[in-house]
Amino acid sequence: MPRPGRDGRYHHGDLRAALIDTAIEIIGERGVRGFSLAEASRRLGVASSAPYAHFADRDDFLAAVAVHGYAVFNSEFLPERNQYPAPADRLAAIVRAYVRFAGAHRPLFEVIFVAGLDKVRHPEVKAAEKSFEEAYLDAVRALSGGNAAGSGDAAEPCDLGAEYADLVAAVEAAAYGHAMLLLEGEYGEGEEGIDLAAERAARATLALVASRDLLRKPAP
Amino acid sequence: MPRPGRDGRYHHGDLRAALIDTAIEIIGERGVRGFSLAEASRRLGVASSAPYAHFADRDDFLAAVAVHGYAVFNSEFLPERNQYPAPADRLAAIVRAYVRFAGAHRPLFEVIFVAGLDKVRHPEVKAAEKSFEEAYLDAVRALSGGNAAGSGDAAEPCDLGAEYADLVAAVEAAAYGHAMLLLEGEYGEGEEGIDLAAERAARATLALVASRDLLRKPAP
DNA sequence: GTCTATATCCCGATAGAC
DNA sequence: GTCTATCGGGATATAGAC
Repeated sequence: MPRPGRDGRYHHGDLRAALIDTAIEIIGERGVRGFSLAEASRRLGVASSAPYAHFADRDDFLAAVAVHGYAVFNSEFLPERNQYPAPADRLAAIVRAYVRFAGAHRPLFEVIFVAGLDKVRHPEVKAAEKSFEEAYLDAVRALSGGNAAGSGDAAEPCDLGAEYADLVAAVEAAAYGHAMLLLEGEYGEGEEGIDLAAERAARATLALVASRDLLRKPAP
Repeated sequence: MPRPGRDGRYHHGDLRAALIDTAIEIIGERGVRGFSLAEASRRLGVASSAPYAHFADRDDFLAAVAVHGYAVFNSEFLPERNQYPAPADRLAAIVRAYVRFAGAHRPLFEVIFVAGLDKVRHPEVKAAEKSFEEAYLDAVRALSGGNAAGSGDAAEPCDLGAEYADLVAAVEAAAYGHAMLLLEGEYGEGEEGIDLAAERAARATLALVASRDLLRKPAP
């Protein structure tokens, strides 16, 4: 909503926020690939160079959209830790939330998980995904039964002792795969498609946990 | 390899094929997103409009690359049907081949499975993927034990009677997910990463088959 | 600090000459 | 089948108005 100043020029109270909203709109219509800062500027009635006052370049802008997306996911989708006492159920719930988020906020999911942003060049994104990653790894860790969260300040957060690396990879792949099939239209457009994909992903997670012995690499 | 004619102009014996080779090169360096017909032309020493004599537009060209990719996959990766008598093993082998292909021919995989080509507008791609799709569905069908391939001309190839829809979706998601994690660099760059991702995908497939009762949607 | 104006470069695509 | 010429559009960068 551009607002003509008294001299006839347009000004925004918050061009930065307006750009993010408009980007979500455009990406919903054309996908990330089809998004351009120029068109967002056009829709907002500002010069195509205006965004560069707020963002270094297109990727820098998409990184800001990604941070916004993580805020939505963490606050509205990620389940509370104590809501699912059983680790396997918690893990399945996280996966379900992940796929639901993909369906309900397709543009944000695309930016975060499909656009292929360079997280090294955009540490803000890395920081924004932290609580999601921690909830996920915590649930996997809890599956071991013994070593719950906070078992010393030993290893890096990603190092679950390699005994769970196979399960982590399988669950990650299942979640990502179901979300992508949903976005590619294999579940139609409606709400039911989202629910079905999310339920399938959750059940696949439980199936992988149940048969996790089969995931272990046999000794060579 | 452009070849100057006697009048000083450049001509190709087969610009079409040369463009595909060069595209694979460029996509390997910059991804599909970063590929342009203009740069391919530049590398081949021809005018930037030359490709349009062979292809209607950029997507039409990428469709040709996709068809080439399917030819490689079907002839060099897809396992023979009689090589794995057990349906579950055959299914796992197909998934392993899929992920191996993603790692060994990353540019082709990207074009086929990531670029998001409109298969309706490019029927050639749909035709090229046929033998892959049939091998996959045949393996799933064989899992039922009874109704092997060719159980009458009843339903469409995709309709496995809904009792296997959940398993099909889970295996598809697992294969796609592992391949994408591989391409995103989570397995490093070397040959070992490809093998690890492919083995994990194959084992995840076996795990999903083993626990396939858990995938069934419970009656509401 | 926010926006405009402007200029350059690259890409996609078309038309017409050879 | 390939070239030249050309057009529109998007990304990027700088200078300057308020």
